[in-house]
Amino acid sequence: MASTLENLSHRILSSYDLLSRSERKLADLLLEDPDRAVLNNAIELSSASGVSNATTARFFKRLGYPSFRAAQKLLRDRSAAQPVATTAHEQHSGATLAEHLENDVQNLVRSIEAVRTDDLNDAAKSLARAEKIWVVGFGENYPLAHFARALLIRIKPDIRMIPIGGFSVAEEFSSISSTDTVIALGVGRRSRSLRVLMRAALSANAEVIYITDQIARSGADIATVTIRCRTNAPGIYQSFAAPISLITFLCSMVARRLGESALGRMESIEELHLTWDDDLPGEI
Amino acid sequence: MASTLENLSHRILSSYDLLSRSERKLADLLLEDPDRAVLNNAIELSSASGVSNATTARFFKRLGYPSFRAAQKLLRDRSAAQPVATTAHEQHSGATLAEHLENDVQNLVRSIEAVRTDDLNDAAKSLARAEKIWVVGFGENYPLAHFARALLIRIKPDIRMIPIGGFSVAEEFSSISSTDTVIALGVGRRSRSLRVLMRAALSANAEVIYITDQIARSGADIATVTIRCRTNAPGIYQSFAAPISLITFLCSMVARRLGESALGRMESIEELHLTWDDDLPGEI
DNA sequence: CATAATCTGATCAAAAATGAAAATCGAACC
DNA sequence: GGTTCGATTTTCATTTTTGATCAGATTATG
Repeated sequence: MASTLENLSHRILSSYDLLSRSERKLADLLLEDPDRAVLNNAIELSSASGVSNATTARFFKRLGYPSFRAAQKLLRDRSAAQPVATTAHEQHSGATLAEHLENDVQNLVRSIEAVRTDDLNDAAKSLARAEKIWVVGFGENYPLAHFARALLIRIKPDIRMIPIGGFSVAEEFSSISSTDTVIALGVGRRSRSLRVLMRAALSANAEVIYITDQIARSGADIATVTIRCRTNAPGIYQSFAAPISLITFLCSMVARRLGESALGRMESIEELHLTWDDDLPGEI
Repeated sequence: MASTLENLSHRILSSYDLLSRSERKLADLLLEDPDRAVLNNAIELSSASGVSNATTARFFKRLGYPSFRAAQKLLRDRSAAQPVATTAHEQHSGATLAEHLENDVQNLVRSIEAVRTDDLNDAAKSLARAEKIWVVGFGENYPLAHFARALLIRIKPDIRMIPIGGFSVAEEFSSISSTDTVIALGVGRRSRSLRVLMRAALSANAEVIYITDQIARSGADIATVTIRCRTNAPGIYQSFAAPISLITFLCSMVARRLGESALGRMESIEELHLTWDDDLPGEI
């Protein structure tokens, strides 16, 4: 029913296969940054995506709008009425793929805009020189912790996870020392245990890198470095795209710092994989 | 430097944006099933992808091969000498934060552009009605599997992970039945175990949802539904933003299908959390 | 209300893409 | 070696896409 009311991203996605090459350039630009459609004028859109003015006009027509101007008007009206609808009943009725995409792109962009490169550098430095790294994540943060550990273990030898099944948190963690660094994952629900561990780490003079969402407070009493991610999502789940992306970037900074030693480690892991003959390149 | 040595899928991906519409049809066909490039002749490729003969010839030229025939010969030779481990050395140049962001946004957008809504629907339907769900991910895919399971367990009661520490894969998996659905995570390195499990699942008449990258083949013999994610990244790690995002979306589709029962489950989980008093909303 | 900027819609020419068909190639067979 | 046949490559005409331009309509701005 709402076919005329559909989002711009919707329309683009649903007719993506029909688009020609230059139209795809526009499509990609607008999917990556939907705001442009209302913030920029036709000329800016054209030059930003490297197509001619005429193509931009034709593009919006092909998407089913009467004209670019009409499209812009529609979109402006829509974006005014948007936030209301999204919060009300849309909440658990679920978003479309296009909305999901738009949302996650925003999370990524906003998160990374907001992060201070200095913080990342400090974090990377700390991780690179740490003797042991502790990755801590309870509840919904556990998968995130798992992910971070999987990245780090490829470039450093001693990465410990908390909590780890069957072992006592306290006893494991008691061996933390001032040469260690803790990555504390605190997105969404922040457990008391997390706070306790962060405190304990700090008072053992270890460094703490706290990865959290925007609602958490920060400060030197909480963590050495705090990195915030945006995790807004329309559905019942939080969006983990931004934390995942930032963690990956952080880890690759660490790898870069480690240089040769990280590479060596990765290569020997690669060799082990090949030895076990457990992979089938390209095929399945 | 090794750009001429890359395999077909790599070539296709690296010039994907330059391809015209019909060329993309070919590209998609070959990405889904790279074997066709050596098993089929030009005429078959053309008709399978619905383009003319001439276009197929030009397509291989545009990819940098001297001709279709030459390409086929190269690919045949290559497939014997395939195990040329993914050039792990030239890559560690390291990107800036901005480049990283740009890259991940692209991965996200392009992945979602390419995904077929029908596939997602089928996958969600299958997951919603499954009696048990098996989440399978080896190696680098293990964290991804972990993540998927964490989402699903909040809306359905019986989600099993493979591999799970300390238990025999075979014995665990033997209880799979035709009312089950498997989520197979095969991004990057695809292990033999994964393939074996997918086969076993299919032959037990369970449904298999295969989440992989663009370089994998697909088809009914491999999986019931295949969902491809773009995972390009400049550094030493793959980008998991797109798979994470798609998995999240898929799970929220499932939740939507389950409706009341999923909500009920989430609420009782919430209550349990509160009972344990292990969370500190907003503060830490 | 006047002016400037922007958009529309049309038209044209150049460039690119495409399919049909002709020319060429290459291997199998005599 | 020569021939034949099927597959590939190239050619060529057609269609589609693209960008450029321009006159008139619309909208923003002072």
